Amino acid sequence: MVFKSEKSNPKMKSKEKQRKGLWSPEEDEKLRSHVLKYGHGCWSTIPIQAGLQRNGKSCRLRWVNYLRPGLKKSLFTKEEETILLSLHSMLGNKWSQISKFLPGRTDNEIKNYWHSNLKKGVVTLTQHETTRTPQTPSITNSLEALQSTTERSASSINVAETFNAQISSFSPSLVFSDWLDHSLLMDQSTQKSSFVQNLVVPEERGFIGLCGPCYLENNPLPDFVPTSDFLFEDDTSFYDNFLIGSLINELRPM
DNA sequence: AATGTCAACAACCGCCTCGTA
DNA sequence: CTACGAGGCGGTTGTTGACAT
Repeated sequence: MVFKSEKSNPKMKSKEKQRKGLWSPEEDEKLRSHVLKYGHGCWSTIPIQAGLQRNGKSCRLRWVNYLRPGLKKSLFTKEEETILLSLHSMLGNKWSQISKFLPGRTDNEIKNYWHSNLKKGVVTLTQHETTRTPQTPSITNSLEALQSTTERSASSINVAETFNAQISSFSPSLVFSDWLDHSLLMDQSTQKSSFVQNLVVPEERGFIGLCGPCYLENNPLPDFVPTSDFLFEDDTSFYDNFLIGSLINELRPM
């Protein structure tokens, strides 16, 4: 199989064996089994080790957007659409950041969905605002706690207020990770990360959490996809901390 | 049945950031 | 400080399939 771009791109001369275009099932299987078995320490070496005639970037993209465990293959739900609209109004085209709020969705998928559906204005925020529900106490408490106990910049607080206003339009329990019961959380008391298993939050309690997918190397529990977005670190984004705070407050024993 | 059009989505490209030597 | 490579991100293009004519 020879792709058009392989002929026209002079840069490809030195890498004539590299394939482009759609991935075959065989290639998918090679990449999947290799990454699941050995992880992906260095993407540039993956194609060599896995016996693929692709470049590292292509492998990474294929894994992240298609092969990675935990990805949703279903259509976007109304709730996801609402979240996407709200976040896009705040963050703009920051697809990777938006994807963190939509577990199982990739930035590429979100970007495509935006361009093919929402950009047309079929659904607008205004429409959704008519269905706003009262803000959940947990979210309010989390935000207040966060604001009072941390030294946030003024701009961050403003962003928080905006986000707080926007998030009140969400229905309860709409952002819930499929794999939350196996999520990697940072223990606030010890400041050490630990796997939290078997956490079950009844849907009727309703909360908004964050669980962006992140495949960890040396995963101690290989049958699920943990997340690194719960880490409380200085460089963690405000949104992360805000939502993590909400999440952990909800998960604390009553 | 053949062809054209369009939407959805997969994948590529170029640029940027960050870590490292 | 600089150069370089790897990874990540967002914009864009290419491919495919469904539907209309």
